[in-house]
Amino acid sequence: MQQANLRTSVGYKPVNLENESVQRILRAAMRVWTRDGYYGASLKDVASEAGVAKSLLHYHFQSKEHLLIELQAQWCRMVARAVRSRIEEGPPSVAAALDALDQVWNAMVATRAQLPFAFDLWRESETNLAIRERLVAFDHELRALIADGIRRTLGHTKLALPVERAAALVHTVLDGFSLRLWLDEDLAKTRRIFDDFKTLFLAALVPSGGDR
Amino acid sequence: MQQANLRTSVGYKPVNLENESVQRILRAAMRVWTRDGYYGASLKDVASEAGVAKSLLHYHFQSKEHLLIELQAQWCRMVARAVRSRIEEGPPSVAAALDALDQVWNAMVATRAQLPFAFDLWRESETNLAIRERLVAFDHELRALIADGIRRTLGHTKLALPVERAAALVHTVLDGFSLRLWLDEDLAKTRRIFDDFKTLFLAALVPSGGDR
DNA sequence: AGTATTGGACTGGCCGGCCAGTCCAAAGCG
DNA sequence: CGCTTTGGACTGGCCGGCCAGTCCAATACT
Repeated sequence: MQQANLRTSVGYKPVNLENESVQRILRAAMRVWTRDGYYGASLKDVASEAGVAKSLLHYHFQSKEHLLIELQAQWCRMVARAVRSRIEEGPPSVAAALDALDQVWNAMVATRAQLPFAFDLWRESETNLAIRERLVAFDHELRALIADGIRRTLGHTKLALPVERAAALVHTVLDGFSLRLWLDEDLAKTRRIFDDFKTLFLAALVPSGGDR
Repeated sequence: MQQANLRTSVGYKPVNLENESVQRILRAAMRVWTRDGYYGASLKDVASEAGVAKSLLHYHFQSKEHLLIELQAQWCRMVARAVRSRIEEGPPSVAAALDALDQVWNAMVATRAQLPFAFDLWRESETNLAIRERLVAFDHELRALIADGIRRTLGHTKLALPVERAAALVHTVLDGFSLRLWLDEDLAKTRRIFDDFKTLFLAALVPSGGDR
């Protein structure tokens, strides 16, 4: 599986990620921008949330945009780690696939509060090449993770679709659920739809019914 | 099928939608905000795109927010009309369902350029109650449209899922494809995933294979 | 030891610029 | 005449960015 390039500030003045203030600023920015959006919250808001002078932001980060880029790198790492850790090893089976999907669901629910931030990120990526490239790489990494999960749990059986195409479909569907997790306040209802998806999808993908 | 309340400016000073300048302003706002986002584009930008004095915006619309609300109403009407017109009558069958899905796909592709605007709208709805209510109503209308399409094309057969739950699932998956239509530049690739979805979904939903 | 120097971390305050919104006088126009 | 439109001046406020300067611990020098 490829490891996407999520390195930090390549070509820019480095940011000292060990510095405690830097971490506080990053955490504060995540909170504030998650709540009010990248455009809706000013650097002043971020600074006061971090309990720090606004000037310090510019001391550590070249600009608001660079702060966003650093934060994006950290966010991608976190989400990728969360998803990866949920795709566990185990005896391949349809049950394992169901379980893996549930785990990914849990990861999505756990990070659902940050979804608005993710969408701002994609929005920004339309005009910001640095953001764009990283997000595309991250997207590929996620898809590879999904393909990996399918291969591990169902790779031994005959599937109605090649693994890559199945992964692409799952990826797209998961995007849809991300959206609904953001838009709908009723988590239980969305969860029920997700269960329907699991059932229908696996029934269609593994025609034989697997090795149950 | 319920008709969502998409009336305009309830409780506010009315906006003369017949006025030609108003329409030009609305169209310009759609173009500009689609391109640069609601926050990224100023009223000055909208005015110059419309070839109109900035004061005229304030003459016809109370504020930037009210312009957004009017635009949202128009956008919801348009999308709903586009989708509704694609769910055609005809002899119910699996083939008809496939065709209806294709039609919805076409509507989504046709309006894909406006998806960023739609996301800004949802983003704004987090803090703007007027926007929020209309979007929720619109969401319900869309889901009802989907349920209607399923009922019309497949209602006569035994389905693996109740119509409402199937509609909810389709709705969610379509959201996912909307996202991918926005994020991916490669339309053909996304289209292939959509075809896979159609096949797998209908195979699982209509176990008997329908009345083919 | 005592002093000088360095350099990173941090701050408060300021600036130019943009923006939404207001107001108005004047002009077009049916 | 009333409705529409223009263009410009103006305001109050916020924002990103910049800068001069403080603090302090570590280091170097005598």
